[in-house]
Amino acid sequence: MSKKEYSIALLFKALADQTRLRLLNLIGGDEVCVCFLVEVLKVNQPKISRHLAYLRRAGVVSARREGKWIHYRVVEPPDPHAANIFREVRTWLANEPAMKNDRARLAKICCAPTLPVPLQRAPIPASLMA
Amino acid sequence: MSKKEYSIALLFKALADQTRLRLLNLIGGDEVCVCFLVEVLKVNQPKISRHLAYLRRAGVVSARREGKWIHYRVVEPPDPHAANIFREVRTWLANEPAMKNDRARLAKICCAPTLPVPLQRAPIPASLMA
DNA sequence: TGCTCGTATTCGGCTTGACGGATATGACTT
DNA sequence: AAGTCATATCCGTCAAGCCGAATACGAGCA
Repeated sequence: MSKKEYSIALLFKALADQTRLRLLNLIGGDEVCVCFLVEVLKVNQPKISRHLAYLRRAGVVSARREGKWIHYRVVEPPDPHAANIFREVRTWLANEPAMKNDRARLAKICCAPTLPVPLQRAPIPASLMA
Repeated sequence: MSKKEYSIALLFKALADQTRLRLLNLIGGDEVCVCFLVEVLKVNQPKISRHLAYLRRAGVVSARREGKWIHYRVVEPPDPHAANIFREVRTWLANEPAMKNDRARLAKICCAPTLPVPLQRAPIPASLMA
């Protein structure tokens, strides 16, 4: 009934939102707990969760539960062309000043001597465990 | 008033539609008259025109008037990362069977001994002028 | 069992986008 | 000047997307 849509267009729909790009940039090559994403982006939690769900449905992130916390990581698309594009997008993001700033804030929050109150017992992303 | 949006997201919005991807694929490295796009994609003319306008506003195509006809061509984004992504998208499209089929239909229509009635005096894309 | 905490989903409103059909524009023709 | 042709834009409608607020879920803890 419904017209089949190219997977190409589906990928780009997933990438066509500022918040989702920020999330992909923050997660990066690591596995990051939702609570940090909420804290760093300073937007309300349902919004983060909805965009993560969108990315999940598009197949570009996956989630892993660990107790009460849920960790997300980026999944490279299986199609080689999609993977190329995806990598290029991520290096683009890596060089954007606003995105660098987001990552710096994540590092700062995780490595601070005292975590913000809501994150007191949250699991730190592996790559930031200096 | 409105929040500034990343140019990255804007590019992806332009690419996040099946009809627009088909148009980019058909135009390719050439300069193609709107009338052929309408004929090949077999969708009504206002729809084509609307999507071309969308692509124009996103800065990924440009238009040139020649008498009654208007020719479109693809414009590479100035940002190097955007340009890389854009090229990768186009080679991806170039390999998709459905997209190959579209291009084959364009070639067939242009090179046929007698053009379809609505295209009797239309200007053939340069690269197909065998 | 009930409570709390982290996360996901639902709800209702608003905005954007895609569509077909009708109409406008602008250039050539007669 | 009137007509025609190629293309663009407008109109009303409908679906999809984003949002904040409220609520549901699910795991650990009292």
